[in-house]
Amino acid sequence: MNPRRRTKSLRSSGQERQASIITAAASLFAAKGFQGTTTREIAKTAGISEALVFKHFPTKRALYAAILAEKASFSELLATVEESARKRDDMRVFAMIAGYRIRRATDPTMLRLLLFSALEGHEISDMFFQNQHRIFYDYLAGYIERRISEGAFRNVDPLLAARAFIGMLVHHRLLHEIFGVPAHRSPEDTVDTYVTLFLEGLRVRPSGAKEQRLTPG
Amino acid sequence: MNPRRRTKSLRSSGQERQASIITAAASLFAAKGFQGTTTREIAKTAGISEALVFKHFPTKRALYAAILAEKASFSELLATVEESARKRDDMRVFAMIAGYRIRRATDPTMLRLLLFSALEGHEISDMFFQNQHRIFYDYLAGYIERRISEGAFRNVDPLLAARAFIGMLVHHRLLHEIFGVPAHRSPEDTVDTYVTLFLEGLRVRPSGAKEQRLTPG
DNA sequence: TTTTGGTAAGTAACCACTCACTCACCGACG
DNA sequence: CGTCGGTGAGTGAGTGGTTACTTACCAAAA
Repeated sequence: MNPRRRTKSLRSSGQERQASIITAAASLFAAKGFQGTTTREIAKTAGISEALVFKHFPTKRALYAAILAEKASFSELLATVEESARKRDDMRVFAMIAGYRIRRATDPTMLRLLLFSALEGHEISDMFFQNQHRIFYDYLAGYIERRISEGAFRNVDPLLAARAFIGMLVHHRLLHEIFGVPAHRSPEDTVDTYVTLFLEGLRVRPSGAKEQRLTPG
Repeated sequence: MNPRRRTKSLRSSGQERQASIITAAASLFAAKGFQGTTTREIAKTAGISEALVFKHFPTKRALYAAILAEKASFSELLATVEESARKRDDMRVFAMIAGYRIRRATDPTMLRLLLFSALEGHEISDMFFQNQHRIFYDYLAGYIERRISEGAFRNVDPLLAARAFIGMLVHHRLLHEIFGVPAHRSPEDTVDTYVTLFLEGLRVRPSGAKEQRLTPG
């Protein structure tokens, strides 16, 4: 039933080509921005002629939009976090989010791509931000709000708190991936420091309880 | 004694022109990036011919470098903060820094300019970051380290803590100035939330203190 | 044969940058 | 006083090269 079941062919199917163009273009756009990347380079990187690029995407901008539309989703992360969230394991919830963004950092091209598109003011980036990131912020703010109403967290603005936490992580990646600042601590230490700092600032500590082992001596 | 003291002239002095070119170029570069801005636009914005731009700056890149070299310094902020730092008024130290970056936000062009130049990978941006921002991070980390050794703050990595705090602020500006997220709280509330969150996470709270319930019922 | 993947060779517009030139201003000199 | 020449501010009209995008055509599949 497969319309394209070719073991060895000189020509790729339309879908394969389209994917390879997107891959090539994504890395170039991430590295040099939309304006800084030429269609000739994209074609060369994808190993095809420039004309073929325009056979698949009517304009350079359409290609750019296709990239942003296809990439990234936090759904896997949210699904994993959800379990710890149900158990009210705050430490784990925030550590997982931090780890996701610091340790196994979703490939650096996405951050650059997102920043570039936001700076260059493409309409697509707004959509992208609305659909993907907003969901994430809202989820986190929702969790914080729940924990506040349960008496576990101090009474702060949940959305601001969520942004403060994500801010630490985004800034961390910004420094390393964009500004080239070298890491002076292991990813584990870094995650632990950020999460502890944030949770200590948020938690209502029952004073009778035993000292927590968040900060290894 | 002034060699150029004209009240009304059809021509500007070299320095005046140079400054007006820099002003025009800075706002365009900040809005559209280096690659996205043409020398013709710069000339038009400055109200002169394109050729004159090149009489003052040998290349477009040199003009860009001149802008980055001229702008920004945290020295005024550091001087103001220093007083509170000497008094060990933690709340005030961090509130001033936060206020500086959130309330009277140093004009939005600088953030965009800095991001653009870092993304586009100009050597100048590295220099700029090293000379200006690193000083700031180091100062803040130094203060935190001092407070740790005085027993006022928990024992965390001072540089990571400093970055965490700045991260909240940078991220906040990023959301508002780059991604266009509307503010849902007043600047004062926002500053207060961030500072409190951070300081609560850092402070060593005397164990016999107020909010304990040692004597229940 | 028809469809589909692929290209070489354009094209018009635009880019950073240059060149040859004019004009405003000022001080020196008759 | 006038006017004259030197100098720096300023420009219109290019230059060669590059860009996004087209056109006309070809060859491998189906």
